Amino acid sequence: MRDDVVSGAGSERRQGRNVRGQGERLRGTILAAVGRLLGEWGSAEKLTMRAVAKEAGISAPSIYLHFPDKAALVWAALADEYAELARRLAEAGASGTGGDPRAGLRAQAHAYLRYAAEYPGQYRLMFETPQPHVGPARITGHPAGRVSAAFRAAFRACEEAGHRLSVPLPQAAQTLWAGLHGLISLDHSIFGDESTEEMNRSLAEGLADSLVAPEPGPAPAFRSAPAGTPASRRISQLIAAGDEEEPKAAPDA
Amino acid sequence: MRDDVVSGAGSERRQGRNVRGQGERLRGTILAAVGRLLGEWGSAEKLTMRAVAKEAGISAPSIYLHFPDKAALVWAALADEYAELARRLAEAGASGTGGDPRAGLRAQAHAYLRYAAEYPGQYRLMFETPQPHVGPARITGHPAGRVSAAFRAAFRACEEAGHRLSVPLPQAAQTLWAGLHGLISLDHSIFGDESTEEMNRSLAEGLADSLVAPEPGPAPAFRSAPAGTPASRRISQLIAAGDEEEPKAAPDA
DNA sequence: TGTACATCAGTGAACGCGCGTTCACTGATGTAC
DNA sequence: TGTACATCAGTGAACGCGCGTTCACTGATGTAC
Repeated sequence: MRDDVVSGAGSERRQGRNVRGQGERLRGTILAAVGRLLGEWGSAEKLTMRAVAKEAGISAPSIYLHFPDKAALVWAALADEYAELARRLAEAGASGTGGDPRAGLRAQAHAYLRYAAEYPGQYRLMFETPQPHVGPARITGHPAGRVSAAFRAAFRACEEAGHRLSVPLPQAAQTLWAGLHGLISLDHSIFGDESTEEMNRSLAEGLADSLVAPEPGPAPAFRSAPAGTPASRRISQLIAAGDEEEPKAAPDA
Repeated sequence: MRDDVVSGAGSERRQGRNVRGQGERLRGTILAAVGRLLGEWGSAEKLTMRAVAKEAGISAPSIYLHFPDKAALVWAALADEYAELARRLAEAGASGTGGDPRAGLRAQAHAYLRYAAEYPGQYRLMFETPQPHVGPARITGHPAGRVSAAFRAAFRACEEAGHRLSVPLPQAAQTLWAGLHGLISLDHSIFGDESTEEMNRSLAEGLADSLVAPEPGPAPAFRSAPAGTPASRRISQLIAAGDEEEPKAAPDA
């Protein structure tokens, strides 16, 4: 029976306990096991403490030596994922610097879709599950704020290159984010396998292109929402809350 | 104890069993109880057979006299909801006929957001939960197809009034749907109460307006994606699958 | 250099709970003779 | 017109399961004297 656990489904294949003082290493082993389990499609529901323990090659109570409860374990695993997604978005967005900023925006949209396709379990937990609000309670401190900021940075690059946006900048970023997330979420709930990656890529490109004018120039060719209404200004402030304290947000330094 | 159930939380307050031959009436009572439970925020997870029974004022095994299992019960409740949402969208879209078709599109977007706000539990189950695929397996026969068709009809009205779309019609409809859904879904998962209805309305309007040119006319002022590429044509066909058999889809009769 | 003790890393068994579902039953009502 | 029986509508108790979590324990390793 113990044999079963050691040589079983866990890819980690631990051999015995850590030596004294190295107990913290098991924490990493556990988080890696969570990552592997979430990597399998739809595994967000099957993420039980027993399953994590089995995948890590340990017993279930051992998890409680490193995490106070399940919520803390999940949150620890997700915090890294938000950061990883934001990193990929920033990287993709930077591909447009110097060249066509609209291409950078498209690359960013593709990167978002690719992340969701590569890590469906993680994505489901990050954006399709009501957060138990362990960790910071306010969105201002939420790690997903980095995701939002990455989109804003790409739109800012477009604007600075002279491209007009069809809505104010923070609104454009939020709209693109919601659109991409909506595509993924609808796939997960009702479309299933009938949707294709190619299809979503085209939809995402069309959305990004609809938000940014193709030619640089001062004339607002296709502007709809007036930027100056009090309501829209308030909305922009809400969305962009916390923008100042982010690393990317100081281009005027 | 029986007293407790009869006079308890259930708003239905049944008094005794149905007379012979009227057993089918309990079916409606049960579905109404499901509806009330889903109407409460976040109740999608708390939708247990025992909770439904309590709300309906009956015992849990009685449900099995009318539904083979829980999946069938949920599906029966949802089928009506998809239809109701589609009905509201069609109604809102029709408000633009004769006048400004872009206003009809905006009204439709508002109606979608309003439905999600009014019936959060239903919405979560309809569009944010992987379907157990009881009922028809293919999206072609999925009741959500009516939702998609309603959006296409509103865009068609815009196009017929001479407004240019920034992407091909089925793609525009899918993009708007995904965007609206994304706004709602992000609220449910990470934004919580920090988002406001007014904010989402503005975002939805901006998105709809970004997809449809403001002035009727032949010149594509802000067109990005070429409509004629083989890939985009194939995508359009996929999205619009089943369009012919829908009641709204025969304007050339 | 030996030894009693503290600490660390981890385990097996079990608890209590809520879930979907099943089973044997009750009592009212219709029907055949 | 009575009566035995079938059917209908519904119930209380319980089953088996998986879950998060707790508890008492084991055995190796370091440390004080």
